[in-house]
Amino acid sequence: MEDKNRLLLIDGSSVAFRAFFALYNQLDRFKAPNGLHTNAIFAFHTMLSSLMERIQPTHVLIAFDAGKTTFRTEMFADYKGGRSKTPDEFREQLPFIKEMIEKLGIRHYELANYEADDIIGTLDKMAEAPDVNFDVTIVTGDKDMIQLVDGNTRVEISKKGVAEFEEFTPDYLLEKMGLTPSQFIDLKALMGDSSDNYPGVTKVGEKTGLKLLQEFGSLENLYENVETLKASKMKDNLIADKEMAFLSQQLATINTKTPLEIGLEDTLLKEKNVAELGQFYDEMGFSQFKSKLLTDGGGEVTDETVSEEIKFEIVTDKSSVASVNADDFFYLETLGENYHREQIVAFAWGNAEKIYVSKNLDLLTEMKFPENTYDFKKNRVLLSHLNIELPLVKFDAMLAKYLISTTEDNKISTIARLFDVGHLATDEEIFGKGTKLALPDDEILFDHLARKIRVLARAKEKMMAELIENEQEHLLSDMELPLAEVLAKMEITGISVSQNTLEEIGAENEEKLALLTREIYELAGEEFNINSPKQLGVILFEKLQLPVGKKTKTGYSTAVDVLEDLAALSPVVAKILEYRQINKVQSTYVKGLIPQIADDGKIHTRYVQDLTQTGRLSSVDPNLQNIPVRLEEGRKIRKAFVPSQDSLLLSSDYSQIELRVLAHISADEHLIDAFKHGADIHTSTSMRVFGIEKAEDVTANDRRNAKAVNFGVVYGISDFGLARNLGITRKDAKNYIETYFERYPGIKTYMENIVREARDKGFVETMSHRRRKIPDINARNFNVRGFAERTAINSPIQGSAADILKIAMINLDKALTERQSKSKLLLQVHDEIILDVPLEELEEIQALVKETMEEAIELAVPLKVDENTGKTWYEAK
DNA sequence: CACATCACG
DNA sequence: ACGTACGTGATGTGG
Repeated sequence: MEDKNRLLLIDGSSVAFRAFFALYNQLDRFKAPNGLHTNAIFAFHTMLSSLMERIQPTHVLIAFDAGKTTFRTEMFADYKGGRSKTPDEFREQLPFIKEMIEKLGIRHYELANYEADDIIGTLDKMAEAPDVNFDVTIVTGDKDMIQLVDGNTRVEISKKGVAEFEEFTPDYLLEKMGLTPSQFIDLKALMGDSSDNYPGVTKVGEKTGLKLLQEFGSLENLYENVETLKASKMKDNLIADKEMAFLSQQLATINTKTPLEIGLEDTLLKEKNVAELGQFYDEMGFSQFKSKLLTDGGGEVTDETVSEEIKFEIVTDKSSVASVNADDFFYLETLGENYHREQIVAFAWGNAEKIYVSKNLDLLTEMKFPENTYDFKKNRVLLSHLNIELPLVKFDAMLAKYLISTTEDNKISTIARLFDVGHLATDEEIFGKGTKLALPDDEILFDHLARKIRVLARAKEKMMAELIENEQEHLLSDMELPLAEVLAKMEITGISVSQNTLEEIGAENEEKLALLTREIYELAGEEFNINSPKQLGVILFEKLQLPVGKKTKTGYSTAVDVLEDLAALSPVVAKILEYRQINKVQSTYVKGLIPQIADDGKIHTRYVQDLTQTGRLSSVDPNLQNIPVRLEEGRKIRKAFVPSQDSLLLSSDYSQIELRVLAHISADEHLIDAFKHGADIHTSTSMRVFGIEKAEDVTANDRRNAKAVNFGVVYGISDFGLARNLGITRKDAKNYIETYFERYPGIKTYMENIVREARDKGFVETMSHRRRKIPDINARNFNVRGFAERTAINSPIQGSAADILKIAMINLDKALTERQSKSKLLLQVHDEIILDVPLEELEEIQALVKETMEEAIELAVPLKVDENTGKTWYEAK
């Protein structure tokens, strides 16, 4: 099995075309020094490398179309007619793609009168001969080749960008479309192909075609039995277009007997020509490919041409640490991610010219820390373990990069690339990952650290310039940086969790699960893994024959909403739902949390401050922002979260903060009025939208519907989404939305304006100038564009709400410090903060928290905070 | 390592 | 015609 030959066949013409469009928006950025466009060459190279890496083929052939006329144009003159001219920018790149392929040691081939498909189909058949029996992967940009899939052959179709492919196997084809590979040809015969410009049968599209094939199996059988169809327009069309259907069938069929001048032996992968390839990359201006080529063992070229030299001083004693320049950067390295449990393995400081590195942690005690760093919060926590209190810095490159753009990650290697300050290896390249994570030799470690310092030092001014340009300097200095300090404090404090309580809940759950498991096996008539959606699907939809509702990409969906619809049909379904619920609590919150309790009896989460697209925080390792609350079964977990001795937990949350923010930024007078009058907002919406005069006349159902509409508004409403959520028709949902916009015209205007703004500027902003890029806002694909529009609507709302809570936390921390209060911030859950408050301070602090939160910012509507206290988190709600 | 599922705001 | 509500993280399965 291991030494089996693997053949990779690529439709060079269509993949190159896809590559061209994958980086079409970067057309101007990808230019060779001589002015040649290189976006397609670059993307093709990237696609090819990742395919080679993933598939590890022994044999490769890239086929190209030879010219406009083929045996198909002889059969049908209009074949591929009416296509718009291929762009010049693309055509000029094709010869270079072929040249590059040769230098990579890969064979390419084209043959007059035949298309790339035919070359590939023929080689595929050759490779399936019993005496050779290759595994074949075909990569292409369009669907025509799906007909070739079989046990030995899978077809991957480029979907998006340079890395996403949809993989077709016989099973997948059957799953997705209900077709065999040969039926796929017949489907195209019936529906035609608009891009290849043959028509098939009039008025028959994919839906009808699929239906007919499901009924008759094949085109031939359909026409043998065409008279049995009941009289209809479709029947008339089928009969009238019979000839075209069979011609289309011939056009769609790939010729697997093409008279090739090459054989399988010619596709054997050869060594790449490093010297010529290096020269080619230079000509194209592909410096990254060049350096990768050389580092991957290219041969004779020395390191100097690859990367810049760097000098640094290894410090072992305390002589130089007390006089560090304030303008320098410093950086602490750890091996793992969880800095609560990690040790500092090395550190570095300096500027773009002079850099120092060390492994001697004793030096840190004497160190005068400079004012620039990367990930202040991590550094603060790490140093706190050495009893060093790191003063707040003035600049944090990680946070700065996050504010400038959330589209990419904020690693230093990414900063190096984006701000064009030289190449930096990723941490993964230096330290490995997973089980292979390890420290390299000091030489490599220090070199890497020194390079990080240099990148940071060089990028700082560019980043500052961009922050100023974006009006974001305050966002860094007055929001994210002070917040980092507050979050560090919260993480270090941690929250006490009673292991006993968790274990008691766990024991109860185990009993319930054991009983439910027995009952489920009994009702199902056999034992199976209830946790496997695949096995569960077989039991429910095959053995018990329950009606199939939704499907997922891999099989039957067994998600809650599907199962709830089935509960009435079989008693086992309710038991499965109950099992799922308890098992979730047990695995994630009992078994998951217990090992997270540290020796101090507390859980110390980490807040990720540079991740979300909107400005929210996230919480990891463990996530304390998704502790169950909605269902009683899970809510009990909160009984394990407790305050310190003689304290209570105080939970303070903003009421309807997102709708209040929406009222403010949209300036809709009716929504503002409602909040000013302290109305129940869903009742108020209900009255306006459904035309109800008196609040008493709003039924629970009216309010529920209005609540769903309000949610929808915040998310960037669509009739489809609202209909699905409320279980009403799309038409009714559409009506609701129209009425809503009539009654709240300011909201409608906001939505139109923000989408236009996203189109004009390419990004949207929160009240504090936090930005989110919306690159897909002009996408031609309806879905992609729709998603981008909803994002444009939602992000300023969710993001401004996040900004407000961040401000409140900073102000509150300051107020607590000034009062020398013993109360402590413990957790943040998006619109809520949880504090540990000593009993004697309760009254004072409760008032302080409420006031600080409500006055964090002045909006056109009041902010409202609800508070609860308790001896556990369960009670404080 | 991708996917499905389900926990939160 | 297209087929989704916005933002997250952890777990278990199965290739």
